Amino acid sequence: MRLAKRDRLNELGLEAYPVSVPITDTIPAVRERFGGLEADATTGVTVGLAGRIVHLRNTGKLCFASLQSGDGSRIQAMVSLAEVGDENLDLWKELVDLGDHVFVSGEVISSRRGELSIMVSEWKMASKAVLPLPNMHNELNEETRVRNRYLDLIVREQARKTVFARAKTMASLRETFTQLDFVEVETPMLQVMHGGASARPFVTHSNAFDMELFLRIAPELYLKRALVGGIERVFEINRNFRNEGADSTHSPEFAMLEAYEAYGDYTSIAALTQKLIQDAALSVSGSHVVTWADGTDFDLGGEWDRISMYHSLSVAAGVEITPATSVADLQALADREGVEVHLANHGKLVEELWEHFVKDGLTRPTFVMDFPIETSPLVKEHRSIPGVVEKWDLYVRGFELATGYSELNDPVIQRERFMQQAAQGAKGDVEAMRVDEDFLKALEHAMPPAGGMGMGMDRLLMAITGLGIRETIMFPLVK
RNA sequence: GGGCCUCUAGCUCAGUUGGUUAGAGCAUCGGACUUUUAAUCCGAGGGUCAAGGGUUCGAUCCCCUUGGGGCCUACCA
Repeated sequence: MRLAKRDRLNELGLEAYPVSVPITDTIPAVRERFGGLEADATTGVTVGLAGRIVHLRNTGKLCFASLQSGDGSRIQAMVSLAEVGDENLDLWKELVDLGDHVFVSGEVISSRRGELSIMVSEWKMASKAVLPLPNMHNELNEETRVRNRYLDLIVREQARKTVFARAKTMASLRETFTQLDFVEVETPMLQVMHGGASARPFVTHSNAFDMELFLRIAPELYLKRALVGGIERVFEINRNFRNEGADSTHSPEFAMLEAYEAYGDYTSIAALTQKLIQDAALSVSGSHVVTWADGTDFDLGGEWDRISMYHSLSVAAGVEITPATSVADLQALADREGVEVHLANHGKLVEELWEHFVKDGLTRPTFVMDFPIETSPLVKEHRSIPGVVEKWDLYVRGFELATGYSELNDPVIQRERFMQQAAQGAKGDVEAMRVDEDFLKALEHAMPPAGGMGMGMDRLLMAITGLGIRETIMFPLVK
């Protein structure tokens, strides 16, 4: 029947979907300018505004409507018989529904109850909604929200805030990088060989080349090629794809930031990461203390803690664990704790045990330093501690937010590491890396020493907003 | 992948211990109302109770299969 109203508008020559309407102002601008108006005041100022109708109260000779603009701000329109006349008032009551975009022009006033309003002298349909708005007084359930995000955005303040927080975060990251002379690049998403992380890829097929292609799991190996080529401060913010499970902290496609700094190392890149995140927090909330959706304040400020993986594990487990601890001893401990490790080696056992004992306690931002060598095939060995690599993971809210390396640039060692990975792959590890000859060739041309880091953008938003990953992604994958 | 729960009107939800016309609020339609704020008042319409199959005199309700969703668990960021 709303379709009938669309037709009726067109019949009357009123246009249900005009190309444009003559707005002179925006709702937030008018609110800003006249926000302090006393009740029952007039201004003598005429404006033309458009917005979506989110409340409608049609009474006899004076009708009220709340118009909402894209930022969620609202203003009331009053359509009175005295101002618009019989015919126009009747058309308003006949043809305007909740959810429509309408244009109104008239004087800015405040109602007797003090509500900032437009006393309409002229109105026009801006765009007719033929489907009804959902109930504004109950939260949409999660499935409806995710499947119809546009409705969620109209109805729920937090959904809008999240979109804007994300945009501000992205802009802030780019600004910080620009200040520090980093260059943004875009590297391939469709790759002949996937690499740069341990994950199962999505596989696709090129008709033109009749070959298997992979959606990238990480941009790392291309950004390192850029380093070889002399792009010495380089970053990329783009999507990665991993063919793995989805839950509150994992999505099959997710936005990733990677940055590389020639002549830096994992310490300098940790400092950079802290600055990037703190600047983003400042941009979103005006302070290093952010407020999560549930109302808790979370402090991202100050110098973040740095703990050693082996030391923190030893303390929590109550036994000394070092890079020299045998697989048998680690396995015994894992068995005792009920920690199952698939295709166990020293590195995997240490990481799993660390997650079991330490991870959940890390709410405050914490750099976990110095990882076992087996699980980190792209990282340089520690300058002074044998059996360990110069890698940190940044934990916030109990999840891994970012990771940073002193990047491995010795092509001979890199080849050995790839060979070890290939051996793991042969044993059935579906996430093991492949030997990437083209990348090795680039390394043989000498990559400068560098620090590098990768950070999940969706997770950064989770840290800033306190939400789950499906809320930080506007349109997450749904079946 | 495994386990548990769930799917009822446009939206959010009740409900039916298996029984004939399945309810509420908001939304919709008709009527009244010139200061309303989830306006109010009077009246009305709206459902393949996720889909398919089974048990039964009778299924929205019980059982099975399939699909969607959620939570926990495993793997990964």
